[in-house]
Amino acid sequence: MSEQERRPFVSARTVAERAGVSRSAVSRTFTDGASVSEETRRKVLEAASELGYHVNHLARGLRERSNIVCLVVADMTTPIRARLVDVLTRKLQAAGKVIMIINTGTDEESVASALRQTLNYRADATVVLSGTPSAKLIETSLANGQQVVLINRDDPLTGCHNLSVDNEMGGREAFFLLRRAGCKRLALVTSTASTASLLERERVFVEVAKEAGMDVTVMAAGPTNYASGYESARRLFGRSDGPDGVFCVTDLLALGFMDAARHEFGLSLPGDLCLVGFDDIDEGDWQSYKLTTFAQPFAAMGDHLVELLGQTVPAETGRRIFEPIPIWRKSVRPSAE
Amino acid sequence: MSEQERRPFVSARTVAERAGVSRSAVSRTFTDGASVSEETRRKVLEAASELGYHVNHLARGLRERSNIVCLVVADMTTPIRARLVDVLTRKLQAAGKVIMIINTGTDEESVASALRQTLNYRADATVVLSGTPSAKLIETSLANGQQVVLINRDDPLTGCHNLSVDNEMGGREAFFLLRRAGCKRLALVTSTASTASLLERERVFVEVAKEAGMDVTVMAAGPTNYASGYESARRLFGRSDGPDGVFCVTDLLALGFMDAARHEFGLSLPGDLCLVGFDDIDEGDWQSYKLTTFAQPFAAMGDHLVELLGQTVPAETGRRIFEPIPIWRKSVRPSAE
DNA sequence: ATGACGCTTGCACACAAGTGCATTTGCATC
DNA sequence: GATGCAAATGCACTTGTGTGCAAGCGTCAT
Repeated sequence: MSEQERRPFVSARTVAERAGVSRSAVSRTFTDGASVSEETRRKVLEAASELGYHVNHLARGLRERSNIVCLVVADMTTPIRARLVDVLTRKLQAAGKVIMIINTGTDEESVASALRQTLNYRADATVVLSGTPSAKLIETSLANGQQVVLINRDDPLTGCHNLSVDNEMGGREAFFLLRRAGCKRLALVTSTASTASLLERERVFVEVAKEAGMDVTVMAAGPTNYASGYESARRLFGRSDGPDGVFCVTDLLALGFMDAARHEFGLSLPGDLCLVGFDDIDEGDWQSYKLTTFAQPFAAMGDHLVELLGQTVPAETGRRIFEPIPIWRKSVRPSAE
Repeated sequence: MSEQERRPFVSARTVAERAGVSRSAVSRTFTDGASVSEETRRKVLEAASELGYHVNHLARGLRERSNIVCLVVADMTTPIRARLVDVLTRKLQAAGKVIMIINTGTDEESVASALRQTLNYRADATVVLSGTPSAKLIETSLANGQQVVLINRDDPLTGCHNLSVDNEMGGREAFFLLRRAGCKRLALVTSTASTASLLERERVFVEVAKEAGMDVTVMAAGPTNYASGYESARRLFGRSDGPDGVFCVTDLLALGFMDAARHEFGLSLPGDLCLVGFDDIDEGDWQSYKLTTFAQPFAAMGDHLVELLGQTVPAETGRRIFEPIPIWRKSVRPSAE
């Protein structure tokens, strides 16, 4: 007992001995299309079931692809991230992949160590949902035959696939929503985490507003969360002339913003203030909020991801843009024509 | 090109050839405490870095433990689940484990197939956060030397560790909170998903109330989510005498309940209605809610989990109960002595 | 009866690591 | 310079698979 310690995982050899056949027979029994007689197949399956045998995919992964896909993610508790992880894991599993998750920080060193682990486990592909790996790390992954997919990371990196929601369209449409609602004093609320996605939404919103001859006050009070949105509203409405039309680059920011506007300043929506978010998290549909926003088409992105990984010959890399879907609720006045 | 297809993962042999040493030397370089001269170590590291070599943990896992821990979970998008997954992945990673996630349904067949996959990948341990595996499946896992840990699944299954929040205390304290607030007409809101945890909270709450001579209306309108809480409130306040003290077995239910009470029936909290939740999700602290609730001590549970898995000799199995932490906010009147 | 053909089956090798054991090397001491 | 000792190194075996190759066996047609 003290000698064998703990290696009780039953292997194909044990099954073979019990079934009175060769180990090859066991292997073939569990391989589709291999040549085994009905008789030995039966014996093998019986012995396997008695012993509780399960094929060792680690060993199998030594020869062929491992079927492991690594998800690198930070801020998993954020509703939008949780949903993305949920959708992707479901779709990947359905496609026969196994998901290894690496919960990391967004700083470069954390991502780097995550990438290295991905290689240690011979993952077929790495999907990065947060943070941005260095170009060198990606090169190493590619050199090892691994696919790299970035989701909603707009940084231009060669050699990897890039799935992203159309942030440009988001920023533009958000502006038009507010203008159609007749808003005069615009503000944009973002976070101090300068993600490329968020920056893009901000850039386009401000740009389009400027083209239309309108100024935009930009506010960033902290990380991308409820509290920062709340604080942004306090600062904006603490001034003499607060905005009457606001685009929060994230729903979470928007909900915090809305709560502060209502509870601290007694504003009502969409009367005194029109508010647009981005992401379409569940909470935005709650009765206390009913936030008008844009949904990220995660299902479509997941399908595309599966398609990419399914190809034996790696597809051409590049960007693939997905249109956000406008979700009309009650935080913006209907068009005041 | 068509012949070698894609197996470009660089192995120790390639590194050895490049460095002009034996493969053993490479292996030893990456093994702590192995005997290698400074000279060859340098050569190996240099070659490894040039080729982008990473030790294959799959192959390593053939001989010793794989260091893989499987997380079986459903409803990942639920805030409380997302946080649990987040905490556990962080703690396990910090302890050198690698996390494989299986996003499954709660039905027995889904869980069974998840458990099988766990075995396929020789995970050292399986941690079940949702659903309940059959006793037979658990037996197979144990027979294969795998540890099984159930979290917040109160079902009595032998051979596996059981970490759980103290639901009994939750139900009891919830009642006392409401009684101290002077509530007369009690109700309990739960879901139609009869999880052992939820049933336990319900059972104790009703029992303690009965001992104190108070009746409890029990309401379950659907799955454990916001919408069910909302619907429960509509039904309860649609009657002649709605409750003035409610325990929702989940924060998500509580938030939906609160929104309906306020927006559909114009009730104010804690004046007309006292409300207690359970879980302490972030949303409960938002300005629109400020829900009084009980926090699940996930950090402590994670620490204990790591401790369990760290032991070379599997610890004695059994239940370990963690006390929930009362979170005072504004949905319950302060004690009316 | 014999050869052809097809289905099974086992051997042996490959995959990528770690490690016990024996051998070689290097260095210091007598 | 020979001897002793420790450090370094390489061989070969181990882990659990999948599979090419060749041998074995049975059936059928000539």
